[in-house]
Amino acid sequence: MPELPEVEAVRRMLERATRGARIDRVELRRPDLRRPFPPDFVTRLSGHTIQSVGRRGKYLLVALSSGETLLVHLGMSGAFHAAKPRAAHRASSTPDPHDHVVIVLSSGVVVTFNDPRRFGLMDLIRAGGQHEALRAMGPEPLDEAFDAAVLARACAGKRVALKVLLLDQRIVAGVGNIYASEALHHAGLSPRRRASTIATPAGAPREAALKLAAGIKAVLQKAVAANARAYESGRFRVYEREGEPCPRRGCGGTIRRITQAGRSTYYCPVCQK
DNA sequence: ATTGAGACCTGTCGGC
DNA sequence: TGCCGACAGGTCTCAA
Repeated sequence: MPELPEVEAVRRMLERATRGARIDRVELRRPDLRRPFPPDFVTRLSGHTIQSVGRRGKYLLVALSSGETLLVHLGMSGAFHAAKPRAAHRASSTPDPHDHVVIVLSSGVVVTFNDPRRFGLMDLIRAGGQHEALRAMGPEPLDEAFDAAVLARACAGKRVALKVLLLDQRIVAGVGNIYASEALHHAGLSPRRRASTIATPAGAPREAALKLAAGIKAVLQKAVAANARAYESGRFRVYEREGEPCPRRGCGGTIRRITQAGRSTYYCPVCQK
């Protein structure tokens, strides 16, 4: 469940399920995900209380009473489940081979991290420390600090296609393959257009930068408000809608799929310029 | 400095 | 039925 709205939905669920509880037991069922778990991972989690669950881009940040922070990335297929199992249920269910981490809390809640593809990541950040993965990360798209001026400055002089640019987490945090296509459709901008064309050479925003910043905010805001349920129900405007009519009123175009930087892009060639 | 291709890993789906 | 390739919401690294 990987883009900003999905990660935010996981954050809310985890915060509700775990906040204030102590970590009583941690079970690692394999030594690594995308990378090995850090040394003493289990020891550094055990016995500490979960104070809050935050998010930065697509990363979850679990603040512990020890002062350390558990950093989690869901990759492509990572998911958390939190439940208070009945003993009988626990004993009878066959273990899922992709349940890689099981955390038992003092409240009786059991948090399970499941990740078939293992592109996920878990690491620990020392008290007062900064994690390498977050160092160069761009602004949060839903913060006020992110606007057309910031976006235009980041685009000035860049020859990359807008769609590819939006996937760069240093430009803006949390946008992935689905919402990049959705935001560009909302903005009426072609995914193939060079990033530099939405800014003046000096880096000031042109009209297109205003539309794109607004498009990013609009599609993410809407998905966050819907608790990211769009993916299951396929309620996207262009994503995975190749061959269907463009949803823009009066457009009449047909959604196309192209490949950019090895990933699928969906757009309407008629209304996205 | 950018940009593209390939790698990482498993599951699913459509075509033959 | 099974086999095969294409594809999937994300990064990384390496080479041109």
